[in-house]
Amino acid sequence: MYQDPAELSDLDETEQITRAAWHYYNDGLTQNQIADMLGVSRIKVSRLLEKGRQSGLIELRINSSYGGCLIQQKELVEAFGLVDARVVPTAPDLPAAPRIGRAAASLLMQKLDPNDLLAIGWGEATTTTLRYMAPVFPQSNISIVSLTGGVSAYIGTTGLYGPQNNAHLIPTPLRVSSEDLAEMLRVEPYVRNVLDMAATARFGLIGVGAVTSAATLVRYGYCSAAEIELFKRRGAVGDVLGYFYDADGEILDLDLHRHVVAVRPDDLRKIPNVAAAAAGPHKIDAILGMLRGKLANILVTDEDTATELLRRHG
Amino acid sequence: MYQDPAELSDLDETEQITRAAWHYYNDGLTQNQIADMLGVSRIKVSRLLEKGRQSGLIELRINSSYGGCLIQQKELVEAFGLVDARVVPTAPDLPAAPRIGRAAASLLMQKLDPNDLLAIGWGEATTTTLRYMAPVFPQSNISIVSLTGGVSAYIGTTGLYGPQNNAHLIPTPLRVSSEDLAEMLRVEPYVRNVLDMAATARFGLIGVGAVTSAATLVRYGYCSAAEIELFKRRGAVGDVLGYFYDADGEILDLDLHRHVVAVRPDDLRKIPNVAAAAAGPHKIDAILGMLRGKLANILVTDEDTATELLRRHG
DNA sequence: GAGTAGGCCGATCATTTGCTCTATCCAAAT
DNA sequence: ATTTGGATAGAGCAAATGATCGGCCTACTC
Repeated sequence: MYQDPAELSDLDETEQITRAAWHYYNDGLTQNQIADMLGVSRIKVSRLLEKGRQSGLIELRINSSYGGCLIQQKELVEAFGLVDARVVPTAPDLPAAPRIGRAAASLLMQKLDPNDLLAIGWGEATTTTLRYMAPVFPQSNISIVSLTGGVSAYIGTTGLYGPQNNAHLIPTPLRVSSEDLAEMLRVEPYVRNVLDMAATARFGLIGVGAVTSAATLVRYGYCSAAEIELFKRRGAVGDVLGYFYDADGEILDLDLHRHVVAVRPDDLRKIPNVAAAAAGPHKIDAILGMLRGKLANILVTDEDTATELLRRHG
Repeated sequence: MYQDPAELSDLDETEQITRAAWHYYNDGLTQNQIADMLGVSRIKVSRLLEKGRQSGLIELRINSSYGGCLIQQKELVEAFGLVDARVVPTAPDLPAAPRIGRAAASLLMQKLDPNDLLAIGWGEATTTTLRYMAPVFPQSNISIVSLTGGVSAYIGTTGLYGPQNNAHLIPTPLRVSSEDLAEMLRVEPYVRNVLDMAATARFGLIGVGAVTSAATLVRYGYCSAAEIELFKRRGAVGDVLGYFYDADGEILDLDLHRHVVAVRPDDLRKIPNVAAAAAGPHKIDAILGMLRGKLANILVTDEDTATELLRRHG
């Protein structure tokens, strides 16, 4: 039985959220009843639950075939020789990134063991995935390591602060102005070290970029719209970690690639489980190329995208 | 050959539940919006969600340390040399069995791999655990095997029907009237076969019986209240699979044990992961003895019980 | 030391949700 | 063909929930 309610309200917030979530979702109690048990106001319970859902502490898991009920998952695995796949139902009016981010987070949390190392790349879906996973890292002692430079900029916003989470980031921009500088940075001991570490991770998480002037790469100022146009003419259909490839997944020979500080595609392929999170009609070509180039072997996407991928491939 | 319509509509419903659950819990849509998307009535969505939660298809997982936030889990693991532990918050007015059943189901679903074999014992908590896991079995192709006779009687009520779920049950009562008959049954090829299979499972799930005249063993008519009284005088504090043990976990030398058709304690200990689900003040002694006798190495219990176990042990 | 910004808390109220009761439909037995 | 039982869907309603707002406290700034 619960002791003095006052004492309980002093407890860690995570603890409170956990208790509230248990009583709410597993016991089916009302927020009022929980409020009484925990010695807080009803509205507080409502907010605790909201926070738990937002932060990813409370996760919904669907226990059906392969963990999501859509047949397409199996089809994707078979068609592209993947290790696993997740397909979320399409909801036309909702932004795709947070939705597949959640699915990717769920998949990774299921697969990662304590003390594992997770290598992360670039992109919106990657960022949201990390946000949902953030509360789990410190507790299961999972470390993350970046696959590219330029990650530090946005990682701060995801709730992964400082070294207590064992985050090893490459402390360079994603792209630098000269080939020489890029090479100097790559052989700089600390950078070298992180790059090597990334290549030895057991799990990776990457986004897939489309070749559009609206791409995240452009929005963040790493590429100009003119360059994108040029790459497109050279046959580029998408990029992974800043490396552009054609429809067959062959990495193009671009100047840009010599200016990038990131794990090379060949090393990325050495990571045994690489999950790519991407969805949307404008990414179809990019995803197809990525899959053909075997840059990832786990795909997290949405229903419409999966349908289209299978149609094009078949 | 044509499809089984029941199976088809089942799949259909699973799909609907999955979609509804995604939109509801992950996308934060209202039931009305989901109803419009799926083309069903709002109330139908409400019922789909309810069904999903009830059946265990929708699981709310709490992602904090070890999957439940209580420090006691770690303390239990350390104090008793366990592999893992789950502690659920106590709710004085709610029956304990379904609550720890849910937690045990969550734990097992996390640990079991596809094609695994799960050996199950006796008891209320075991039953509810199985009910929550039922929808997962066919899809991840997990087989179950019983550790004792007398299981068939109640297994039918949990939704695990027939052989399509790879359920291998010992087709005998738990207890028979003579030593000879018990021995004959044990060496009967099919029974022998199931007993051997159970002993080779990678995971086990058992309940822990208290030595009370209100015990499940008595309620189901396997023991008389008088026998219980006798066992108690002989030093019994609890039972596992129908075998009674004393406070140190030593199996007693009772006539009853020679009349029981069940995997023997020594073989139970050979299963690398045995989860025991039990809670309540009247079970403290039984659980303590069970832990000391190393009959299980994973414990699922509630907060009050954990506190008391640690206090008594420390 | 005063001001101010920001976050936390609680009250009110519209919305959402699920419970209950009734009507309907399908299926099986006669 | 009819009846009957059980399951399923829908309407109305009470309860539960969460969004919005104003107040309070804290902490930081000047």
